[in-house]
Parts: sequence; structure tokens; C-alpha cells
Amino acid sequence: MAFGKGCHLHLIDGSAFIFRAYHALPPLTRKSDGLPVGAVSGFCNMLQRYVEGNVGGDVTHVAVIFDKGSHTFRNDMYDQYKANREAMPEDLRPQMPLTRDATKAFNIACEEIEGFEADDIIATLAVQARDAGGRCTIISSDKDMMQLVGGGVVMMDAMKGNKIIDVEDVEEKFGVGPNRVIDVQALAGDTADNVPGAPGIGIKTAALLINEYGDLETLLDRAGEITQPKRRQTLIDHRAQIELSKRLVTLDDKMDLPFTLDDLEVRDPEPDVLLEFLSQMEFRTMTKRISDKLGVAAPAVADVAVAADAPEQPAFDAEKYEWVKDAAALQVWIDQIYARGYVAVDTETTSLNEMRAELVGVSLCVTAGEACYIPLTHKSGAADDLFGDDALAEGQMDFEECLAILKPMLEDDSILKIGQNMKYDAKIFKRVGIDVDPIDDTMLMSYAMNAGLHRHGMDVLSEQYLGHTPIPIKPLLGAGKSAKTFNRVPVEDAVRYAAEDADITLRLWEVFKPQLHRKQVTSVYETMERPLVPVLAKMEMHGIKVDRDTLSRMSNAFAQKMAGLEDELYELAGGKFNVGSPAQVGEILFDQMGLEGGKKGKNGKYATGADVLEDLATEHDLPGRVLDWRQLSKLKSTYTDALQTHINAETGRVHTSYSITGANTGRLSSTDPNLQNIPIRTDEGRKIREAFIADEGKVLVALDYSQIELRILAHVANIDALKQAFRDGHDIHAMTASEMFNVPLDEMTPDVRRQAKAINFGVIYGISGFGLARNLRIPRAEAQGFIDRYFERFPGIRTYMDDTVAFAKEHNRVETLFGRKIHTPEINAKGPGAGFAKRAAINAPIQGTAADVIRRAMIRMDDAIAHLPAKMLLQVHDELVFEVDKDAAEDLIAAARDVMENAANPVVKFDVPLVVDAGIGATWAEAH
DNA sequence: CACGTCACG
DNA sequence: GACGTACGTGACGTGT
Repeated sequence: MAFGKGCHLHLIDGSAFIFRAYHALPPLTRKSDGLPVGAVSGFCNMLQRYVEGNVGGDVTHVAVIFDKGSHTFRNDMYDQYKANREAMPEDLRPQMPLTRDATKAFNIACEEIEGFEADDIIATLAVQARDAGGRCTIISSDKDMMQLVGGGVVMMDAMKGNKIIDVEDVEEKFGVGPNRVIDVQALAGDTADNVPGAPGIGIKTAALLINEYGDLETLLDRAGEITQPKRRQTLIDHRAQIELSKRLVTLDDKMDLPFTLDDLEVRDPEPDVLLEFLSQMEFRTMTKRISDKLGVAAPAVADVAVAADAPEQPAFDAEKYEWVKDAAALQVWIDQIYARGYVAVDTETTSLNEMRAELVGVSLCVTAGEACYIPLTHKSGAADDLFGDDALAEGQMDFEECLAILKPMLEDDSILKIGQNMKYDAKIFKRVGIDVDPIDDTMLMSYAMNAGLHRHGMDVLSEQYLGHTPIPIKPLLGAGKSAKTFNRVPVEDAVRYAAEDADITLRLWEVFKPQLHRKQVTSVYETMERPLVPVLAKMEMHGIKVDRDTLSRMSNAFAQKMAGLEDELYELAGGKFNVGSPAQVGEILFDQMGLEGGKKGKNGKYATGADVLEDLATEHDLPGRVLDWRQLSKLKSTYTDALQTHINAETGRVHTSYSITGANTGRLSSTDPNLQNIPIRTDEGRKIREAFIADEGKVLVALDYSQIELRILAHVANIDALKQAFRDGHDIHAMTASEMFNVPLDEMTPDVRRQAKAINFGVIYGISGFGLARNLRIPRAEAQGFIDRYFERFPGIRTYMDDTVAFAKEHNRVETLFGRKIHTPEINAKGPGAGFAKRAAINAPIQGTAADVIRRAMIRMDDAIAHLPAKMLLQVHDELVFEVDKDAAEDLIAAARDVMENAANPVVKFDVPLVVDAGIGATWAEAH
């Protein structure tokens, strides 16, 4: 078919795909020869997803366009063009030709031309397609190609869920239509490509000028008419540079191409060619997956290509999983487990909440591909049947009999029990009287190796490391109101699903186990991840007593106050509105009442956050009242109301669940409910802590590290003045203020101290003048002055920050003092993402080291307080909360404080003391 | 289900 | 007024 009306051309920006694939994946190598192939693998996955996404679509022609060589006609114009680009990573270079091979293997046209950038080829093809009366979609988010949009040409951002970028989006980004984009770029320049532009002029100003004068040439000719003197002079002085910039950003859309649009017609992949390539790359699982999809047998060559030392993984086959119905069948599995010495275990239950969940069945796996499920309490009737048959389904072992057989194995020292998120299963087993030990946990292994690269849920891990998409649970359980619990799932379906989870877990373990050592995280995993599982399980199961009446009384009081505020607000606004709707609040403030300074966010709504409303409070009464209402609403809905629903009916206590892998830095996170964000900063909120109480005859004890992150900063950045202040027990913020502002300590004012405190925290967060200015509400220049003075006074801090960022750029990760690795995959990206990654990289070793310290304390705590009538209940990042018999409180404080203050020993010897403050009380409010 | 907002360290 | 910016989390209500 000749390209013409009705045709649709897709042009894929190959380089963008490659770099995304490279940064998205951990460094994989081909087993047989160690060739790096991570980017190729990701590239193939993206192509495959792209192809699948187009099945049934209207695309008639497609090509992947690559850059060729690093020297283009633009370098002849300007030798500094793209001169600030970092060199291509060593392990990416050999993969470049392979991505071309991959494109051809998928039977997609693959084009590159010496001396030209991919962008020029894309421009030429897009124009050809448009002129022929067809449509063109450029798959890229590169702003350099936005000049091409319009007249049937759009862009598509594959990284943002295939968002279409059309003329309107271009106008939003550049403030001018696509035909004037190059004029704006010529003025604004481009840091990423090292296009100079006009100094001091950015996109905003450029768009303003272009819109006023029509186009760049007119603007430059009439530059003398510009009223602002500085701007006028800039344009006159830099005319040549601006004109050069325009030539640099203008894409060549009239190239002579050695092929035509017709050569790009969509072709189906040829299975033999594609699978041959994939198996050469030794993408075993992808070969299997794609051969399944194409409906052909995986080629024998795939087996040949697999290195001899890599045991061939059997394919996943749900039909092979066994339904264990009686003791004899189970015993066969137990015998296998003892012969092997380890087993992957998974439980199925009625709830994700371990304190409410009832055990429904157990699955086991000893060899990849061979797994079983032991259903125990499946019901035969459906849940929604009013007269539902609550009888047990057929073919299930007796519950107690099964547990009696499993218990000795699960508790046997010589049998390693492998789980994915073992804390969950261990708690379920604990509630039926089984102490599972010893354990390994694939989720924690992944976290130790790959924190920051991806999340660590089974679906992600299976997809990433086994190339297998697990059977989804949704279709089995349903969703919304008609959702049922797992004990209502027909046993045949349950066997496939549940046994597969154990199978996946075992396979992941086989992949991860040898990697731990190679990635040098064995000791992190074995000393700071795995031992935390039983510690947290105990804390969570113990829970903390919460008084429902206190909460309920507070809820009522909040409701009354809110109703009063609502009346006042309706009065002020001159009508009813939903105070809880930021959109409506914004309309009232900025449209209806006409207050100044409304800023709209990306979805066109006014921002009405606390900072905005606080600034407006001087103008009008309404914003302040909205803030008061919001505070009450927050306290009521998130705390006094919701906490009541979390009080366990059996224990009368609240049982949170800690996630070990929730935060990339090593911190824990807390859910259902989150007990790490109970209010304390305002008096009203703080009262909620009065509902957290000790059991009769006991008290709550809270111990928290004093300034732990600043102490760690003083140590790692090696700042003598800070270290000495901590040794002397001085007020660290006052000391900082004194050093910076040359104010003697005894003349320190609270305000100066407050500013120094903000700077101290800012440093930990990767300070910027902008951020500090906003925080302190001072002019940006003043904030920058503070920062400059701080670095002048404490030069070690700057060195630490620079070194940390340099380390991150080289290794794509940072480390805590205890060896925890935190990946920063965005650190070498261009664009705003790099700024975030940089600050995160500065913060992570500090926050992470503090997290490691308290983890170590928690792991040692059990033994240290075993002789006391005390239980550890909660962790809040730098604080531990205990419940202890009244008369043993002081003993507990002594023992726990000793553990906490010495938790870094002997691995890290801090130059500063770690200091722990303690409090005792009948409630958490008192104890803090 | 995304977003804005706000609670904590 | 080149850009967009303090670090790390989780839960709630609104509005699509």
C-alpha cells in the first residue's frame, strides 16, 4: 500500500527507548559470556509492549529511528553543541548495535543516517507523511520535536501512559504554537543540548517577546524598540548567538532519504527470526513468553544458548500443581522437604489484616515447577447466597491434623522456610500455635539488593526476575461489594493460584540467594532485615491499648466545632459550599472574592494548601477559618474516627502493620493504621495521644534518640565544631546560630536560633536557596546568603554533599554507614528528576544510617529486656514505645537506653555520642 | 484512581 | 522570572 490518506505512521525515538531501558533495569549480563544486555532486554520488552498495544490499531507504517555517530552537521556549526553531555556508560556502548538487531528481529524498520540526528530523520518523515495526507505519531517526549506537531502530526509520551502531545500541549509548554517553537528555543537556549540562546531569557520571556513581535527575525530587527533596557541590550549584543541557536534547534525536514515511507509498512514479526534473536541474547523467559504469545514452540536453539551452569527453569504450568487432600499425600511432601532441607511456604487467608485473618490453606514448593496447595477451610457455598452452604468443601484435610503434621517441620531448625513477606505468614502461623523458624524472605532479599530500583511485591519480582506474570487474584475474589474471601474460592482455582505463589517464591529465592553475596549485601540482609521479622511480628501482635471512649468523645467535640465553623464560613462566603473541597475553596477565594495571588496547578485548580491560606489570612477571615476546619476534619476523620475502627474486638488493642521494605532509605513504614503519624505538633492534636494508654498496672515508656540525624551528619561530614557541641551537650541549633551570625550564645534570640534550626534541617534535606526561603519566608537572596555562610563556616558539609552526589553518579546508588545500599536511578537523568535524585542522594545516607541504628537496637532489644515485665510496642523512626509494669519502668529505661545508645557498636564507632531521652506516663501523651 | 491536603519523623 | 526545588512516609476526601 502506498502511503497516503488514511495511513498512519508511527516514528519511535530509539535513543529514548534505549536510555529508558538502561536506567530502568538492574545491570543484567548474558550468562554464557558476561555481555551486558540489560538495556537490550528492556528495549525488547518495550518493543513487545508497543507491538501488543497496537494490535487492532490503525497504524499502517512504523519505524524506529536512531542517532548515528556523535558528530553531526550541528557540530560543524557550533563545536560546543551537546558538549556538556556525559559520556555513554561503559556497559551501554556494546548494547547499541544490539538494539538495532532487536528492532530488525521484531521486523520493524530501523533507520539511521551518518551525520544526522534521529530528530532530523523523524522531522523529514513526519513532513513527508503530512504532505501525503496521512497522519504521524512521534513516540517521544523530547521537546526538540515539538516544532513538528500539528497538521496530523502528534507526539506520544510512552513514559506517561502514552499521553498524546498535541498543539495545545505544545502551546502550554512553550507559550507559542509549534511553528514558533524554534524561535522560543533560539532565545531560551537549551542546557541539555548546550544551545546558548540569549543569556537571562527563558521560555516565559521568550514566548512573551515572540508573541509581541510575531517572529524571531522581526524581533531581532526591531530589538531597539524593546522598553526594558537590559533585555534590549541582550538581544542586540547576542544577535549572532541567537541566530546560531535557531539554526541548531531547527530540525532538517528536507533530508534526502535512501528509503521511502512505503518501505516502512507494518510487518508482522517472523517468529523464527525474533525467537532466534531472543534466544541468542539468552532471554530465556522472554523467549518463552513471546513464543507462547505467537503460538509457536520455543525454538530448540534457546536451550542450546543457555549456559551450562544455568539449570533450565521449567515453564510455569498451573496444571501440574497438586491438590493435597489427606495426610498420606502431605507426608510425601514433608519427606521431600526433609530430603531437600528447605521449602517455600505461602498461606492463604480470609484477610490481608493478619490479626483478623483466618487460615484457609497452605502451599508448599520444593522444586521449581512442582508445588502443592493444602486447602483447609474452603466453604462449599457462595458467600452471597443468603442460605449459603457453610459446610466445608470436599477434599480437604482436617485442620488440626494438617497443622500437627506441618508444625514440627515449620519449627525445625534444620529446615529453612522461604517466604515472600514472611512476617505475614509467620503471624498467621503464630496465631495457630506455630513458631516458624528459621526463615528466608525473598521480599527482604530484593530490598537489600535493589532498594530504589523497584518495589518488592511478588508481582513485580516475578515479572522482573522470572519474566512471568502471576495469576491475578482479582478474578478469583471479585471486586467491590461482590468481593468474596479466599475461603469462598473454588478449591480447583485456589490450587492454581496458591501453589503458583509458592512456586514463584522458590524460584525467586534461587535467583536471589547467590546474588546477595555478589552484591555485597549479605550482612545487611542477615543483620538488619531478616532478624527484624520476628521482632516486628511480636510488636504488631501485641498492639497498643487504645481507649475508644476518649476517641469517641473527641470525635463528638470535633463535629460540633466543625459545624460551628461551617456556619461562619457560609456566612463569610455568602452561601453554602463544601469546605472539604479544595476546588470549591479556591473558587471562592480567588474567583468569587477576588483575592490576589491565586496559582493554578496543572489540572487548572487553584492551590489552597496551608502555606497559601496562611498568607491570605491577613487579607480576609475566611482562609484562617478554612484552616481551622481542615485541622479538625483531619483529626476527626484520620484519627478519632478511623482509629476506633482499628481497635481489635478480641484484644481491645490497635495492631498496626510495619512494612520493612516500604521506604527506600531503610526506615520502616506503618499501615492499617499508620501509628507513625499520630499528631503531636499542636495541642489539640496532641490530645489524641491521650487515647493511647497502658494496660492496668502498667505504664507506657517512650525513648527517643535526640537529634540523631544531625549527629550522624556531624560524624559523616566530620565537622569538628558540631561534634564538639554534641560532646559537650550544647544546644546544637543555638551553637550553629552563634557560629553563623557571630552572636554569643548568651545573647541568642529565639528567632535567630529558629533560622539556624531551619538551616540545619535543610542541610539534611539537600538544601537549596529556594527551599530555605520558602520555609523561612524570607527573600531568596537572603536565604542563599545564609547557606553560603553556613558552607563557609562548615566547609566539610559541602564536601560531604559533593562527594555523596559524585558517588551516586558513578555507582547509581549511595550507602549508609552500615552498608545498606540505596539506589538512585534518576541521578544521571536530565531534567527536573535529577534535582530530586540529587537531594534524595544527599539525604539517604543520613536518614538511612539513623534507620539502621534503630533497627539494630530493636533487634537486640528482645534479649536485653527479656528479664523485665516489658513489651516493645511501637517504633516511630527515632522513638521506641514500651509497655511495662509500673515498678519496672526505671529498670526498663536503663536497659533500653543502653541498647539504643550503643546500637551502632561495634560496626560503626561514632565520633559523637548517641543520646536517648526517656519519658514515662499512663498515656502516650504523658510518656513523650 | 489521581490529586490535593496534611499528619508524623 | 531559564527550569523547579527542601528528605522520607500513609490516609483521607473530592472529583473524574
